[in-house]
Amino acid sequence: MKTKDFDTRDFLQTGVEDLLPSVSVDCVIFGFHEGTLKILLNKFKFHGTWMLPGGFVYKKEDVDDAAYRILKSRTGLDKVYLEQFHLFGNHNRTNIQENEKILNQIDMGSEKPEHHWFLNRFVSVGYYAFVEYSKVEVYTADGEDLRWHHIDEIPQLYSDHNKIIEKAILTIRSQIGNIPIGYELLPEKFAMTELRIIYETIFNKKLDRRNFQRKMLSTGLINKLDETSKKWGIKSATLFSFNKEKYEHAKDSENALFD
Amino acid sequence: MKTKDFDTRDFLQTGVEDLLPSVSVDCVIFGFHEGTLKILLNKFKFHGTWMLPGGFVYKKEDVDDAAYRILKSRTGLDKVYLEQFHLFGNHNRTNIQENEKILNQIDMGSEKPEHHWFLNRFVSVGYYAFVEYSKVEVYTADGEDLRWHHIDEIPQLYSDHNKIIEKAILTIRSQIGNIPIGYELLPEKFAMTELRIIYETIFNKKLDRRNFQRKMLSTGLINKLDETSKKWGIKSATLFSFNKEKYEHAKDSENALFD
DNA sequence: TCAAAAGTGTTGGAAATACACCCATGT
DNA sequence: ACATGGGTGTATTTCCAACACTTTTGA
Repeated sequence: MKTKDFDTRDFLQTGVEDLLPSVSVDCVIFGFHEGTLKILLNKFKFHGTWMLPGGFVYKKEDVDDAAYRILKSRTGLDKVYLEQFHLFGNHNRTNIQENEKILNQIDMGSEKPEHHWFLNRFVSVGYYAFVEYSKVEVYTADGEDLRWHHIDEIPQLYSDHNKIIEKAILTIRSQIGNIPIGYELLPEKFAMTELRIIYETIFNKKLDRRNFQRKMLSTGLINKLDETSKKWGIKSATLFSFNKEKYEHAKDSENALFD
Repeated sequence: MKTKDFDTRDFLQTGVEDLLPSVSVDCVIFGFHEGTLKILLNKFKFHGTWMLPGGFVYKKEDVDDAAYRILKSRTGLDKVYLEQFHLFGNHNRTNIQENEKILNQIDMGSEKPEHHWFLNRFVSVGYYAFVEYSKVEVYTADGEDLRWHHIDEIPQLYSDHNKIIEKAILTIRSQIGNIPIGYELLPEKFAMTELRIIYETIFNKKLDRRNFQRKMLSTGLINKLDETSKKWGIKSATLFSFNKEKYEHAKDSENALFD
């Protein structure tokens, strides 16, 4: 399922000559589990600060492709829903001291840390991704931790990564009508409450469950199943599924899917 | 009014050591004149291809600030409405041959063209801007032309600049409710038809003038004036103005201004 | 037995849409 | 006189928000 091909030391020893200078990529990866939205964060053991899974761009690589590659290297997942949402370009957003600390804690061999490319300024291209929670294998390995964090309990992160998450949520909120967030985050079969919780989390407010259900069903993209589940809540709830064909077709049109 | 501090030779001879590598900025600058939307383009005399006004980012400069600086250097305008909308990061978007041609047509002194920074790959941060048409002084100067182009008559542009314009319009269209496009593009006093034409151009379809007016007035952000003008159309038309105070206040809220 | 979650409506008002008629003006 | 664009109003429909009652089931 998961292909872990990420290694901290490799990462920081990558020859600068292969990388596009000044440009980095950070991913806000959303998952849904047990009724809450979660964000995937990683942490270098020797550093201790959680951060967004990110990386750099090869000179002969599209930035979008770099984002897919980074996502795959951390989650093992291919073909996830991934969307660029903002460039973070403040000149003082990279905390040089913080990066220096990281470098000093790794044996970099012959390289002189004081001129390492990692100490230069980077702009960061922000991407948000929706992945199926259960397919991501979290781990505590050699140099790195990878963990889901509840969206309301994100710790203080490296650099401006808290702001990047904030901006991602604002962007998703303002474009929710064109973003297949439920389709990408939920399993094949789901209860309407699960879908509603996703929206409530993004908007940070309660939604009327009856009006919400009516609106969702009125799109015609969701099928009611002859099945119920007691997994969530007290009473057993009807399950629904997305009509994949209609969904794929609607995605290509200019019309909003939901709002 | 206008401060022309842009010079092609200076531009391409800027020391690479002062610039952030790999990152450029391109601006889609909109203006409204005589009932049509226009986009400001520039052209290097020795090159012959129109392009979006763009530039690079200094190492100690925020990307947003670079965009403001570039806009001011071309239009002389300060404090315009400027918004980042997308990063263009395909690895083959920079046409190296085209750039080589440009370099060869300038006397670059002692620098060796084959290793000039201008021949490297750049990602480009796209910004759109709304400016008051009449305040921009177009010119045909030493090495450069600066001209307004009708939005439906944009020529084949340098690199992927046609696609950048296309993406800018799609972005504006999808976020029109939160973009004060009329406020920024129209003069103090304007006819409702002028405002409507802006929306019709962005949406590329006719809107019902009566319903449009009702909707715009229902926001409470537009005042009807006791004045008419025959400038547009056959019959003299009522003039309107934006209620600046309410507008500034509404901008800060999360609610949509128009849609 | 009662609180919590789910199933199933109704209803009033707001907003969007479609459309009609008259007026002023330049050709 | 008529085509063009502007001013004003109405009818219809669609959408959205607010709200009520019942059922199931775990604690």
